[in-house]
Amino acid sequence: MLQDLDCGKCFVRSSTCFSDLMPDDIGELVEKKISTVYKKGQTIFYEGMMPTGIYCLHSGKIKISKRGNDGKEQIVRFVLEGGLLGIRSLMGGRKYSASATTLEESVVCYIDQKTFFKLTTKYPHISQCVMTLICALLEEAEAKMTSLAQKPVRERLAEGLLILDELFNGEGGCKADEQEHALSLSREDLANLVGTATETVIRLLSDFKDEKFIEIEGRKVILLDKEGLKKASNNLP
Amino acid sequence: MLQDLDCGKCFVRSSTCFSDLMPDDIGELVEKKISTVYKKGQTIFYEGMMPTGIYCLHSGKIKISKRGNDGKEQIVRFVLEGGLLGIRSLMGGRKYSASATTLEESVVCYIDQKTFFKLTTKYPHISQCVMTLICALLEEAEAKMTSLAQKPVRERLAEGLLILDELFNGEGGCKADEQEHALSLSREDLANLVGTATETVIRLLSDFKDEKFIEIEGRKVILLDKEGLKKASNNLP
DNA sequence: CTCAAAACATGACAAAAGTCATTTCTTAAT
DNA sequence: ATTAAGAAATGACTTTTGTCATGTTTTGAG
Repeated sequence: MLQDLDCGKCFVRSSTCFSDLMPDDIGELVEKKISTVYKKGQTIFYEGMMPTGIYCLHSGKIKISKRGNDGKEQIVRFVLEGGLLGIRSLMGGRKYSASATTLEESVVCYIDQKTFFKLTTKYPHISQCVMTLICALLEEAEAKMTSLAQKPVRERLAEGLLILDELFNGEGGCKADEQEHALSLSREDLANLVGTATETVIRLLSDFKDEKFIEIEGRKVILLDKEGLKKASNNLP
Repeated sequence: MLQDLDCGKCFVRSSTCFSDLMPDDIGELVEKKISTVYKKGQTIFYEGMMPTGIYCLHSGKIKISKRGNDGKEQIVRFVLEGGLLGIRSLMGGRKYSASATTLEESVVCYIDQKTFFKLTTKYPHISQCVMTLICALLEEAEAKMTSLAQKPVRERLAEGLLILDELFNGEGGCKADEQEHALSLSREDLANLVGTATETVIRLLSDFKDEKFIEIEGRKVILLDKEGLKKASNNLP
């Protein structure tokens, strides 16, 4: 548990729904928030638990995933630096319908619901901002439903690689690490994202390699030809 | 276009986010809302259009569907009496990402955004209510993603039949018509809901018939053994 | 540095689901 | 009532994808 994170100076906060708070409220946030470091692979909350607050991701990357009836994992989305975790469940007043697991070491700030709702009451723009976030998630979810229902695995994988690249290396991401366009999810995570078997992902990745769309370096997948992938994903234009 | 719908007496309104309005505001609603009758198969709004207000379904049934990149339809959800159409897009400030089409003759009330936002500003509980609705939709969408990604078609179809039955004949629905548990979506709509080919739906339905889970009467599908279907859908318990 | 565990890779095969062609049945309009 | 158009049904066949078995490489703990 970390004690020394100062929300007032927190660069992440300023880019979230919690920007534009008055000093007093920031003070309360500093006091009330509980910051925790999670190692890679640790789970922040589990599907089925009742939320008691929300989590804000200070640094790191997180996957949100559900378990299907046979226990198979389905990755539903990712959360990056500055993202909120568990708002959907808290706002909807329902149990978590998915779990949150770190993909790398992450620092997460917990804000209990009382403190959070006090803020949303005082600052309507927070509710507005959260609403916009959730609307965007729903739109994405519906797009993904359509993909899963209609596209063959090859197209979904190409699409998934591009989305991951955009997410992890694009605008918001930390391009700093100079890894060009490298992704390092396990093949299994990739399969659970795209909705297929691990072996199928492996085979298709090596097809993509043969077609010079990507390069494979151990676990890492490096995108060489995004245009090619885009064609392979069958996404116009 | 209908002129004579009185929101004050509207039974549907009282069960929506618009319950508990003060008389003056109901008066404004009556004045501003535009009610229209749509025949079966007509489209209320199209994917890609910019919303200018919201629609409230006074009576009838509506499907919300997207088109995949190859133009194939994917049904994303249904809206029943009392449901709102197009809030997600309006609240998110984005173009419609899906179209709304009537499954039977329907009466729809249009409320322009100015009037709507005036209400949400005055009555925070409306925003709260809408937020809860959207959170529920997101939860459902994520569950459906998981289904589509992991379940074989047979299980998805069984699940789909049960969901439709619950939706159309269950609690909220108009059981009045005494059709026991009859569904009358076309096989094609069923396929577009479940994410498969029409022929596959037809074959599986006749399997279900052989297994005595359902009865088929022309277009209509009548559920005989919901427990059996539940097992076939592989949904515990 | 070594070694075991985990992740990755590949082949062979089976099962699931899609496509296309054709026939039969409904439905709605005349 | 008649009939043409649209749904539904069915069969034959192909393609896609999953599963299982097995070998190889990577990775992290000690």
